[in-house]
Amino acid sequence: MEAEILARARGRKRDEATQAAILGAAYDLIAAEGYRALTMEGVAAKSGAGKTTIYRWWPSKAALATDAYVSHLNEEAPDPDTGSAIQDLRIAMRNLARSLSGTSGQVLACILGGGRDDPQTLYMFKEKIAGPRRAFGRERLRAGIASGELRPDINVDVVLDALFLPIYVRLMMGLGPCDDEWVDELTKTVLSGIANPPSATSAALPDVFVSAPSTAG
Amino acid sequence: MEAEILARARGRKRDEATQAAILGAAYDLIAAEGYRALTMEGVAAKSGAGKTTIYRWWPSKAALATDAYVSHLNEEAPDPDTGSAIQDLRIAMRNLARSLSGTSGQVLACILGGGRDDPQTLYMFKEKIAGPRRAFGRERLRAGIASGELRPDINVDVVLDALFLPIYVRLMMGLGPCDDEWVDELTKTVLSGIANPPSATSAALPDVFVSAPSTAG
Amino acid sequence: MEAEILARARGRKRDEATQAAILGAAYDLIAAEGYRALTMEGVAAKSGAGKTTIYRWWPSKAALATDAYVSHLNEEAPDPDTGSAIQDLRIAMRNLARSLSGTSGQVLACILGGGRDDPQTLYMFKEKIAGPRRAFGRERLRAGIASGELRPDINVDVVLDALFLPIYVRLMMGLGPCDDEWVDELTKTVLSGIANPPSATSAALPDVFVSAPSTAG
Amino acid sequence: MEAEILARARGRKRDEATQAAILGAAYDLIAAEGYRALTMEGVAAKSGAGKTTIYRWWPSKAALATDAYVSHLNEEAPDPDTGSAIQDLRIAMRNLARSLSGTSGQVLACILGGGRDDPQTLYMFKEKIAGPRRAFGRERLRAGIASGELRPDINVDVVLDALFLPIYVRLMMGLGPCDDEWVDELTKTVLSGIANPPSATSAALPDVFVSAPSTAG
DNA sequence: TCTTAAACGAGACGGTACGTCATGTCTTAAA
DNA sequence: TTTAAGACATGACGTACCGTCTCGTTTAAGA
Repeated sequence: MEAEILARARGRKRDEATQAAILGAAYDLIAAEGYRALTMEGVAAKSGAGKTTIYRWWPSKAALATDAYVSHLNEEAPDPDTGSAIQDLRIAMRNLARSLSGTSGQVLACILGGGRDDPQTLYMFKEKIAGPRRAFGRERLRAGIASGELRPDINVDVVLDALFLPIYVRLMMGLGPCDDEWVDELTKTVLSGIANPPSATSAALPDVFVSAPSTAG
Repeated sequence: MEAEILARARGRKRDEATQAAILGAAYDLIAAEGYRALTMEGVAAKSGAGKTTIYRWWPSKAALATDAYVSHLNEEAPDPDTGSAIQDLRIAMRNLARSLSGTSGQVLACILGGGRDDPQTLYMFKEKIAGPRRAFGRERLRAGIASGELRPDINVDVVLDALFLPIYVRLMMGLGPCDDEWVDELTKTVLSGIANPPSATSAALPDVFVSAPSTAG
Repeated sequence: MEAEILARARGRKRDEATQAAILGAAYDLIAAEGYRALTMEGVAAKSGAGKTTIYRWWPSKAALATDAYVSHLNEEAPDPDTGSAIQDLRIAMRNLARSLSGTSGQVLACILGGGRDDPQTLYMFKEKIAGPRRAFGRERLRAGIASGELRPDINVDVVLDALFLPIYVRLMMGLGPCDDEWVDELTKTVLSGIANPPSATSAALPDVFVSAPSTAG
Repeated sequence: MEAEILARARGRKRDEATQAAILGAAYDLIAAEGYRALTMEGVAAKSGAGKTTIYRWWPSKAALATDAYVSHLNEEAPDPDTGSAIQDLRIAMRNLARSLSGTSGQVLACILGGGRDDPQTLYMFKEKIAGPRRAFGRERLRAGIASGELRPDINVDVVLDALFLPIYVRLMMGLGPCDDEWVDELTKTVLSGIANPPSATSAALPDVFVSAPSTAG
């Protein structure tokens, strides 16, 4: 064990300033002209780093772009903890929408859009961006169920889909602003449901989902 | 005017077979290996056409891909009409998810992702794909409110966001399958809400949304 | 046959001006700073051509350099034809030495030296530079034998080695100038031999070559 | 002085085994795949040394290669002395050809070719390789003249050129093998000359060399 | 029929970026 | 103070596509 630690310590250390310059250059290029303008060559030139150095630490453009995005989230908003799962989720959604509405949101949109067909980009998105938020949301939803604030029969993952995914697509497709008002409406909708009269328990609903066929598409 | 028509009529006519071969090759390339694999060079080689010919008729890769997609569209599933707004929406969502889950859905996803910056691509998406479905959904939601099946105080557009947008993003980001099971869960979630105990009216909820601040992000 | 000719005629034709620009740039680079300074990148930049174009016509740096050298031999001296094989060979050797003594000789030296370990360079040298001269020399030697000017028992290829190879190595290793005087001395030496008294026929010599062992080296 | 000795003695001592490993690796790489395959990176990897260490002791690839060659030299074959100048020269040529035909000859050829522009390499060649052989040959030629075995009017240096230079260039350019048979043919050619009938004295020849002009080249 | 203009295949061309490799310098921790 | 490890800026490598541009052929309408 000690041997491994010692072995690891050999050689010149990673130059933090260079890494920062690379990430900064990458971020600027995306922000200025979109994901298509993000070239390894350009990043190398703008940052003053060698291409080798970039490839040493980021295996792909996707990895670099994702890291550039993540590293520029001006200190991530702290996970809310109001004691109410509903409030926490709403705040988390607002935070997400806000962070996506600024420059860094444009950057993210470029990354996701430009790298739509790049498996690595998607992986990085799931892992580094969506993942943490979902983990937080999942934890809060479970806490809400435990505290009796939320119904015990909800499908946690699907609730997370209903709450968070519209934010991403609205941003990416330019379908409208993700302001607090819209986020609150979305939260309220998913919270209260739309059926009238609101069912006392979910047990009353399932029969609706028995026989309906879907027509071919 | 007649002169122009005459002038236009001179010379060799556009070769329909060639156009079909080009669109077919483009579609196949996207379907087989994604939007990245769609290269003008590749389409020319696969279709037997010259690059000049492709550029003569399609100004960009996005235009070519869009045409390739449209030319391969199966006829749409008919709008459902079961008498129940909830059922109709569920069927419409299933239909959407199905049509996006096949090959042509993959092609569409690639196009949308790849052409995110292209206003024409987005316009086509809003007009041709999302628009009609939203119009149908809006109509059905209003009918459901009128019939008493749905609560009168819902925000129709936000409900449509909660119902349809997760489908698009799930498909485009490859976050998971859009099978009937997941669609039903989503429908049920939005229908019933998640709060416990389910509120009798939405009037009971708004106070939850008064004081909660969002932390900076 | 006609079909083949027609097939060949398809497509845009090779741009002679571009080829000339490329060869000129390559020649200049070698002449200015040696073979090491000859980079495909540099040639592309200096000539204004794309790298693709260079690689389309020359598979390697060696091929390009050789062609650049060959194309810059200001009109090759015509093959001499004085009626005497000895005179013709002497003139050919003088011509070779002269052409190797000028700038183009420096270029050749760079090519041969710099590409010494490159099989392609050697192949190009044999094929395009040494080959034609040897072919001429071989033909003249045979004519001299036929006319009785030269002895019938000489080994033509070895005579060519003795006459031409010293010129190349003297140039490449910088062992001394290849002026007319030296060339004439060399010619005279090979012509007359060095043995005393000159043997009437080669038949008198072979016994010298029977028993002598070589010591290990 | 003692202080200096002490100062010098400070720190880790130069590792002889490392130096040997470096030279061995360099030699092997040249022998295996030619001078091109000799990379500082490769030597470092193969020898287990750090690049810094190599650069500390050898300023250039040429220096390293030269050292690698010299350190692997077999002891030279002894100068022959049969009493016949012709035999001695023939044996010396065979010895040279043999020593250049082995692995170390390939290494030398690579070094010479690769380092053509390097004055030090050429100096080493002239001093260490060609020089001694020429000195020996010159001495023997003069002895042959004195003994009446060779004609008194020969140009000693040019004869040495005709005898030895083809061997070097044949090896370096890969124009063919330098086996005993070819060496003997070369010796015989220079010995006997090629003119027919063999001139009784060189005095009969010079007039051939009076008027012949060389055409421009 | 003959002309003429457009569409077409082929493919050469100037570029941009790719991802890899070797160079020679520098920095670190161990020996 | 030397060493092995290895990070670093530099710059060339050879390849893949881009979008533009000639070429000569093919087709079909108008003269």
